[in-house]
Amino acid sequence: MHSVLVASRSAEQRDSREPRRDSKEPRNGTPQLDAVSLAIVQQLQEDGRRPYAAIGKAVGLSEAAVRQRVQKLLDQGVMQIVAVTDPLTVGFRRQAMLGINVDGDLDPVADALTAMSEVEYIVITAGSFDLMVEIVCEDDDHLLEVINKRIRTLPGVRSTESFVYLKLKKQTYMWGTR
Amino acid sequence: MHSVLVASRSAEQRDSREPRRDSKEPRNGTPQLDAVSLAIVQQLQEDGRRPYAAIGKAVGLSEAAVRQRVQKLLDQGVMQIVAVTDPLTVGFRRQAMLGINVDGDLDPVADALTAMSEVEYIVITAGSFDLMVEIVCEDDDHLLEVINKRIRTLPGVRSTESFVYLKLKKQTYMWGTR
DNA sequence: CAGACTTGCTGCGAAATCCGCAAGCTACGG
DNA sequence: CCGTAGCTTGCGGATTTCGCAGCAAGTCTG
Repeated sequence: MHSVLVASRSAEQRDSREPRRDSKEPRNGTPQLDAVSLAIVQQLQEDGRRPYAAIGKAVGLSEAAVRQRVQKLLDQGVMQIVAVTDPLTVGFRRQAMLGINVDGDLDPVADALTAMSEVEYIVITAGSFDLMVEIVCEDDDHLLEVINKRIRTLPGVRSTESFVYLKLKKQTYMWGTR
Repeated sequence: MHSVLVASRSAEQRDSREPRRDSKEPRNGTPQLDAVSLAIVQQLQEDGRRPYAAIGKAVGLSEAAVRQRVQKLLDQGVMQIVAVTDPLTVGFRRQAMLGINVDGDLDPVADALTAMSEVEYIVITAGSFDLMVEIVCEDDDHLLEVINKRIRTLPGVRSTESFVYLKLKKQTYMWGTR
């Protein structure tokens, strides 16, 4: 196993040299992940508290190197290590998905939504909605206020459609492991 | 400080005694969280790797007590501590939200979806969709196969509508902290 | 109402982990 | 040929994790 890891490591190292500025940076600010960082993320998707030494053993890197990489991934905002829950089980709360249609540029609307603490999730989509956003609220009044008073009044918002959550059936972050 | 903690502890202890079997268990299997566990979750929403001692200081509990609580929350499935990313930045991948309408009982369909590794998120909603599911795929072919061959052919699925992700604009887990 | 049981917390060592740092190596680019 | 970037190894010291014993309070039971 070790020889395999060493062999692959040298290959990965070439990759990990990392497109500093030129080649295939996908025009976002987001640098492509090499295979090793990907493996690290996968480890942490299984257990966000896994010790660096264990991760290092799994991906073929030293403890210190893993530590550096994890820190960089965190700093770059590529990943975050957090506790996730089902808000509905945690308390008296209302949660909903909102489909939004916008006139003109999406960004101002998206930025305004980003600033709202009740909005946990914003994605720009191709489909019959321009934006889909997930909202977490204290109760019905709060939800109504956010949707009706704060979102539907944003300049550029043409229409919205609400999907109130009844029950969360699945929630994973395991795209890496399959 | 210590006296304050002791005082608050006794109060919390009353709460934390916990509806063992009788009162207001909300008919799910999910026990209500007391204020202390809630505070612990909030700490871990800010940083999933925060040490138990630091959390204990913040919520007024000993390190060992925090450890036990966290372990229980994990075991009960109330929360998970994981790395989360934007799959789209991580590589050549396609991601989509799917609105689904179902004939009859939702559960069989939801269970079948749960078994699919490409499905990361399933929620039952009140609205013009019965189910909303989030899908993470390798590429367009993979996405098409999952939607067209695996989901739309499920017995009970009447119709689906797809929202392919173009860009993730926000993703947080901070409902606790505001 | 005493006794057995359970639950949750504390305190405490021992083991493991984290963290910063230094020195050396290699690949790469200017 | 030098500078940079990233990795490794190695190292202590500070911190954290972990398991366990003990204890207080509440519950159950006869």
